[in-house]
Amino acid sequence: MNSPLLTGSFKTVDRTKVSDQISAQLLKRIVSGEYAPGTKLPSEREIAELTGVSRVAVREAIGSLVTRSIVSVKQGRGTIVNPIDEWKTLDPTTMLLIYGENAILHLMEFRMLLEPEIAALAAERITSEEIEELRKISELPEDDIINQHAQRDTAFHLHITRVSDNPVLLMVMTSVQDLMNFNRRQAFIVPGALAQARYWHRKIFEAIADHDSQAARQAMIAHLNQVLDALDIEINTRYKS
Amino acid sequence: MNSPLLTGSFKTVDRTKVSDQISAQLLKRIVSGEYAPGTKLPSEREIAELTGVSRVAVREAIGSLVTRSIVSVKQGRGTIVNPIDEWKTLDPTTMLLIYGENAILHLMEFRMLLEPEIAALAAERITSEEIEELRKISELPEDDIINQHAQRDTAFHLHITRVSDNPVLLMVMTSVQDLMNFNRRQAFIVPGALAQARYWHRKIFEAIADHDSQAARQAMIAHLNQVLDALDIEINTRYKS
DNA sequence: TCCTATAATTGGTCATACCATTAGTCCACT
DNA sequence: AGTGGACTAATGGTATGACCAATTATAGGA
Repeated sequence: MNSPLLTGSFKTVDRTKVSDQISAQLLKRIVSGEYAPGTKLPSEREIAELTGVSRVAVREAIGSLVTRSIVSVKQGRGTIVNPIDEWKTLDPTTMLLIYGENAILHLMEFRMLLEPEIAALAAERITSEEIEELRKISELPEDDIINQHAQRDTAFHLHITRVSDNPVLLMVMTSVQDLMNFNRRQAFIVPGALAQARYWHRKIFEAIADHDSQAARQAMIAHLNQVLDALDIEINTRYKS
Repeated sequence: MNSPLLTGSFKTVDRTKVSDQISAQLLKRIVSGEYAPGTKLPSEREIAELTGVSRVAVREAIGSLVTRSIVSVKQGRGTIVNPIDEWKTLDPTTMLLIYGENAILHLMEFRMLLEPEIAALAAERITSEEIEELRKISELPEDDIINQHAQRDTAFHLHITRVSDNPVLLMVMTSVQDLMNFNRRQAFIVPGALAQARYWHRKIFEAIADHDSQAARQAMIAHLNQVLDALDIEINTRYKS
């Protein structure tokens, strides 16, 4: 290989921030058990030397972990890893690192508990203007592409949450949808899943627009069950092949 | 005043990190509308000069906001404030800054939706060993102090969540409990609230130990309604005085 | 008028120095 | 033996100043 410029074997330049890379690496080692909860991380100066970056970058990396309650830092003492119970983060990378494939199943269970109630609340509280907005969002084009549909599905669920008029719900669901998106595309690959989603989105919208909270709840349950089925099929298929 | 050491007017030394102070100040200005969503923050160098701290401290402060999706940073362009919808944080300070007294009410509504279902799940899944652990935690001493009781209440609710065996639920509830603790103490000041909490904790425990998910759900609903009443009374009383 | 080369702005990283807190060590004094 | 205090080492917190990298603004030329 004498001339990479001619062979076409370009390499994508890594534009990720150094501190993010260090942060990810630390998190990985923490999850893997190399730095178990309760134990100390190496000192900032040490990590800097080991990774070949400046102490500033290391500090930024650790700072990100602190904000998510993954570690605690104390001057003069060091950095210690918190028990997973105390971690406060729903960010996809972390969840997938810890729970792998199960993260999605746990997440779906969570949605099954909460989203039907959100739909019911939305049915009670939606205003006439919001009904029109929701109508637009809930209409899924017949010829929708899978990628686009994933986006529309996110928007639909988030908008319902917005209508329910509770910022706590919205913040939680926003985080949750981020994690969902990691698998949403796959779920819709299953034949017929897209058509069914179309159907249930319309049902949910109609129930909410009618201020029929019970119907909204039921429709949401059915919709989520359908998504869950699609996910199951997808996961099983993947493991077979 | 010649000798502070003799007058007794000690001042608590401020051990807050500079970067945290800057972070808090920025957040305050953002929430107040001085830096509205969509607009740009001053440059790092500018903020450093305005606040009289080093650029390092400013960067750490902004980094904390980035981790919570409150702002987005891009090299060469600057730091822009994200729409509140996209913020991913349930940390008490932020929530109270944005929603004030309402934060607690929104939070209670959230709990009313989720916790009964968590209790039901716990009833289905609890193991014999976990029953014993939960029993210990659910026993509230007759002569419990309000402060201690607040802690026990947190522990009780979190332990039920732990038993439900879903990490997503646990992470969400952990974040939420932090916010609750800001008002838990006050809720238990209401006469009789403590005794009622004792009663319902026992009821909830018994239902879960019996694997009776429907009873667990109902008991949790009753318990949360009782807490809500206490909070209402507390808030009304405070506003009258 | 439009495009381009250049400069200015702004965040990203680094090296280094020094301050502040904590924990451990050792020793003198009781 | 034990108590207290001074000293030291380790570690995080802050500050400077410099330079790199991406973006935007600007001036100049076709």
